[in-house]
Amino acid sequence: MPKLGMEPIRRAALIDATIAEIGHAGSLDVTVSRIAKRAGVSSGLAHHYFGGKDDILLAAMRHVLRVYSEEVRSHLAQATTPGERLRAVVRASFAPSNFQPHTVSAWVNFYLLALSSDQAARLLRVYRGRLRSNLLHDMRPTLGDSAPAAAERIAALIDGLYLRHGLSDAPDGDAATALVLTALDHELKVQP
Amino acid sequence: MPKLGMEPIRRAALIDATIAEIGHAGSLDVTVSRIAKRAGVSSGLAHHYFGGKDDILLAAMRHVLRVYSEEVRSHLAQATTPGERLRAVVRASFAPSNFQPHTVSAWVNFYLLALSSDQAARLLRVYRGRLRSNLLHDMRPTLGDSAPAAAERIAALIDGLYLRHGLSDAPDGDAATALVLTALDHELKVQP
Amino acid sequence: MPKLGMEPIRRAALIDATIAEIGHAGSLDVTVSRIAKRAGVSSGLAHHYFGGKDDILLAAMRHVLRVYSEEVRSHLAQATTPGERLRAVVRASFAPSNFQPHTVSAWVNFYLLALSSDQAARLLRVYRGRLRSNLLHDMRPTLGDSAPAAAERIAALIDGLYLRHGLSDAPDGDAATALVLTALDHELKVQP
Amino acid sequence: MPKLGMEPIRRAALIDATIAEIGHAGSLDVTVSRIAKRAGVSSGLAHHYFGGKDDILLAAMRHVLRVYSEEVRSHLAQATTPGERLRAVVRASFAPSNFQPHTVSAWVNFYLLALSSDQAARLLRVYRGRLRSNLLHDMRPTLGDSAPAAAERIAALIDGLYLRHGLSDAPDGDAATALVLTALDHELKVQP
DNA sequence: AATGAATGAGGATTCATTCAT
DNA sequence: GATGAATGAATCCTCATTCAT
Repeated sequence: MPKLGMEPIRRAALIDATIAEIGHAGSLDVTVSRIAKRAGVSSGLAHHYFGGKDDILLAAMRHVLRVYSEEVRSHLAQATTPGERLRAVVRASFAPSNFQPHTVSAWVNFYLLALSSDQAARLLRVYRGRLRSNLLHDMRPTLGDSAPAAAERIAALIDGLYLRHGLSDAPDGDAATALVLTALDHELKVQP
Repeated sequence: MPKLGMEPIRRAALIDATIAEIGHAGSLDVTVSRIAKRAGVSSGLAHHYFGGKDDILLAAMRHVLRVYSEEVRSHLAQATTPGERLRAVVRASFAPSNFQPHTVSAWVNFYLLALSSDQAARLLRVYRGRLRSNLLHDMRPTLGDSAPAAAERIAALIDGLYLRHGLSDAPDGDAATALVLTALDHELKVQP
Repeated sequence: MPKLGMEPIRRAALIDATIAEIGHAGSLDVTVSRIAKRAGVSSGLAHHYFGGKDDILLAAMRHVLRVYSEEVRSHLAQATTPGERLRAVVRASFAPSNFQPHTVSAWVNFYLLALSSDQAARLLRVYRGRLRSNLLHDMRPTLGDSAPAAAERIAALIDGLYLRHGLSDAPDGDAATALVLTALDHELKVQP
Repeated sequence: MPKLGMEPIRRAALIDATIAEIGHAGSLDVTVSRIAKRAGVSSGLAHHYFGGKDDILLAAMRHVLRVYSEEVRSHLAQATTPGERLRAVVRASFAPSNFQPHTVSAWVNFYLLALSSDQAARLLRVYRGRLRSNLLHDMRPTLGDSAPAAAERIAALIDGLYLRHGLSDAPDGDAATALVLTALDHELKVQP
């Protein structure tokens, strides 16, 4: 029973299903059929809307990135000083909307996907660029030339915590946040 | 051209080929045939020696872990003070034997494999436990109760750098080492 | 050329093809591809509808059994006295619908399959139980306590004739029927 | 450690192992490797002695037939009258040496093999011919022209009991013998 | 819009067979 | 005589993708 205006609903359902399936499988070895079934549609429809499996995956990656960006933006909106802004970025990174097992699993898998997919690599570069520029922008005033290295450390620490904590059964966003905030303190206090 | 005592040679060749293929593909979507071909044998032989694809993958993971362990051990052998030991562990982590694109790619893929394979999860746990205990052992004297969190940060930073730098075309082990050593300084100097 | 409601048609075609292939090969060493090709579909479709080779085989066995059962039922419908009923069961066993080379070959192969497949064993048990109870029910009035042994003999004779005559190029159902009817006479006349 | 005069020992061991494996698997889907392993030799040796898998199978079939023949011969040696001879043949058919689960399973499988192997068909024909002529020879004096049909019935009954009883976990040769002897009585008493 | 039918390529795995030693 | 190394063909099965309806 085809209906009008179903497209955005179907796309969203399929993207959610994709992330859920990846989270469930722990890998990108996910079949279009399973994704479609979880979304409550036929596999044919998934192709109809997205074109192919790769496009579904990319769309899901884009979605994860968008949610993350929005989280960062909304956190940043309430920050005023550089220090607050930095902490906002960190907190956003481990906010519940991102730091759920399924999402993290999908996210890490997309990280790897970037090794074999140009489009995924491009998306990943955008994420990295944004995180880096966010950190850098607010570290430069305090740290000057040592800001890039410090930003790199914080960024890597965040990614590392995704890898280490995000993949566990019950990731603790607050604990992860605390770890990074402490590292941030170190970076900002211990100036060269 | 059957010869005697080929088993260890074949196994080593197949494991190397596995890592190379994973590195090349950037994922675990690697066929046994390709691995075998790269190792210069038939796919049947790969099964003969390992039993199945999963076993090949696990054997490769075990190999990566073993190489890493040996690198750490050999670095630790030349260290005396706790600080030297900590730096040794860090340096070992980014030593050329581990920090090659292929190896890092394989390593990160194994990290993910642990999400869907119990055996891989077990191996990963061993790695994590060892790294953690190495760091902890030499941080405790200086940091006391805040050692665990500090160790966690350093470990996550290392993993994050694997993810961020190791997957690039030409990973720079020295740069990564420098980043962690600085973080280590922060941790050790800025005591609570 | 996808159409709707093809499932029952495909299933039937695949089951027929399975029996024909088994008959042709004389063994269960039949590939799914050949079955599918004979049925005019791809091998993928065979899996799609049945799940796997074993399921195809079992479905074919079930089909053979069902055809047999229906033959017996339709023969029994026209019988009134115990003697007529017994003869009806015998005649049904060698009716053309069952006693065709392909079918008999498949049947005997299924007999053996029961040695290695629990599900096949279960199906076989049903067949045996039914044949036995049919014979027993109509022998008991005449033979009393010696009915079970007599029924066993008739049942074994039927199976033996399947083995001996059914596997020949041109099985003669009438001859086989005559042999069993004579044995039946012996059983019923020569009472203890 | 090659030794001299091992051939007959190896051949016998391999044939025994073949029958055991077929009995165990319940089908001819038995690998040469398993047969060889059970016989305590390498798979290469099995080929060396027999040429190929088919030859191993046929050798095993021949062996089963030979054992059966010898059993019949030895039973016949002690019989004098036609009736005794007939009973001797029946008893031989269910003697422990033939009527063991493994052997019966192999035997029935060989029966089927005859459908796809000319050589197996030839061997089977020999068995049938011998059984038939044994029965016929001693029935003709009593039954005259109806001897062939009677012999056919007894032979089919024997085969049917192989199929029905021989494949069960604990075949009861005595029970099977009793069933056939009773049928034999019927045949001989109830003359036309 | 949506489905289910259908395909076919690709991959893991098994195994008979061969051969150097 | 005997082994184990090695191959490659064969087979089951999965799955992305296409298409008529």
